[in-house]
Amino acid sequence: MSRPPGSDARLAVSTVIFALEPGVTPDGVEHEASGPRSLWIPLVRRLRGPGKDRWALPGGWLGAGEALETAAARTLEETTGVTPAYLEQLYTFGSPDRSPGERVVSVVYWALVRPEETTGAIDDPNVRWFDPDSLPPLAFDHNLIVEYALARLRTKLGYSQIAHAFLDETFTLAELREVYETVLRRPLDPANFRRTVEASGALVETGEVRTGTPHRPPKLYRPAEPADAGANGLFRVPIAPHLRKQS
Amino acid sequence: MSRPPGSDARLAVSTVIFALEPGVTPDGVEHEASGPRSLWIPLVRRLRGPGKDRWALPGGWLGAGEALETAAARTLEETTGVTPAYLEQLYTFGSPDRSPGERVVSVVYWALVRPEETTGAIDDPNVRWFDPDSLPPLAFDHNLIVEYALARLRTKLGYSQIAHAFLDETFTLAELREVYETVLRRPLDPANFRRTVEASGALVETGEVRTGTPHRPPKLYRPAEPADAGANGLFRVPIAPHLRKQS
DNA sequence: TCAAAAGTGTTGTACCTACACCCATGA
DNA sequence: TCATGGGTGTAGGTACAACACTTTTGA
Repeated sequence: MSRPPGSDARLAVSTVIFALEPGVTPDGVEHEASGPRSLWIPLVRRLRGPGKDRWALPGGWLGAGEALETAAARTLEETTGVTPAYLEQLYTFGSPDRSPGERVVSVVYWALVRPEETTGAIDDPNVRWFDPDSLPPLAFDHNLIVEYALARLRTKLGYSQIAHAFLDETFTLAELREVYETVLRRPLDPANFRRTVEASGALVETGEVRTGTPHRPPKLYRPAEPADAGANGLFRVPIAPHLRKQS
Repeated sequence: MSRPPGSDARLAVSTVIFALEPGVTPDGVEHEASGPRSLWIPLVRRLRGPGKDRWALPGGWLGAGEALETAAARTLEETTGVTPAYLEQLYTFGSPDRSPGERVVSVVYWALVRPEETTGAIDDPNVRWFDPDSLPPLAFDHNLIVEYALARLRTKLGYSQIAHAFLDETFTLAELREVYETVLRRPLDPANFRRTVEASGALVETGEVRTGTPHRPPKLYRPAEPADAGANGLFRVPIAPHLRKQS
């Protein structure tokens, strides 16, 4: 175990950032429950090096003495100006030929961000938001990475409460259901959705209702206490039953 | 993105190797279905450096131009002399302080091996097999890693067919059930187990039966075609329903 | 013929789906 | 009052758990 020459790979960190496209508001006003949303991810244009001029996941090199998750949050913040509401390690990609010319091992994270936080960096010409289900050819193996992250997001939605990370502190059940419908790309029965979520114990009523709607004011909820067991968020307990990816 | 000084972390690869302890056979003869088994993992004694004299996961440095999974399989083979029947990336651990004195980022894999392959390296004094549920304090953060791998194994058993990787080419339903019972640490109803597995389509009959038992000869099965979609085994489709970790 | 494991049948329960229906509000 | 989304009730289906039962072999 004396130091062999092998360890010359460079360590990079990238993040697949998921957001919900805010509802189409021609004026700048924040409309609640406005229009059909869709899943969006931000990509950055590579200005140099391999994969030049192609779109790529935001990321960067791991800093000295920097934790992996910290590096992911940092590069994410540098790109989009948001702090992630949810951040989890996805996978580490390290094929020797994935970056031409040099050996790069990328620890990839995925993140969920709230919609109103995504308006910051949108008008940078080198940052563009894409529909993750129909991407152009990206730099390196990033198409594969996004595909994998998407699958993980859709699967994990069914047995955890990550959907909350797309929403504000308080939200209605219709808004939460809209998140599920958008991510899973299928409609859900409002009645059954309500019962399933209520039975899971993941939500508590705030006692408030959302006013200003043209109809009956819906109750506002907020997430129950996270109660995340395990060190450094590695073990997140599945609670909410059965909103699976496939019917 | 010009090369910053940050990338000085060393890249290591470790593997949590799961096996089933072979049934207790005082003679050297291979007895089928002999006695209650238990889950076993091999650890190696650290002979130098940080964590000296403690037990640790088998592993090593990533070789130049070597794929991560290849490095995992290589170090696994060097330690135990077996080729894994199943190998999957678990998580990448990279806290700055996890190894005193130097920055090490470890890409950790987990593997399943067949029981008769585990007899090779057992008598090396620097390799010992442990019950993963009651380990001594290991080097570095390896206790946490084993705990995480165990959770993944038990969860994944419920929605995939990895249990086959513990067994030979052909096996009886009782043997397969014993794998589940050992890993999940609870008894399963033979009748319901049979129906669940048969309905999953994961098994096909060989037409043979296992003779030499004192009782009715059971049919022998083998796994159905893997049908693993997706590149490099990243996407493994869940099929077998509902043999969950908790009742 | 007996013991024990292999394999089959059956019933209850829990949960999910579908959809009918009532409730509350702004316009 | 009406339209509409919020919210409740309920019947049918599916799947799993429990366990009684039959089958098949070696001894």
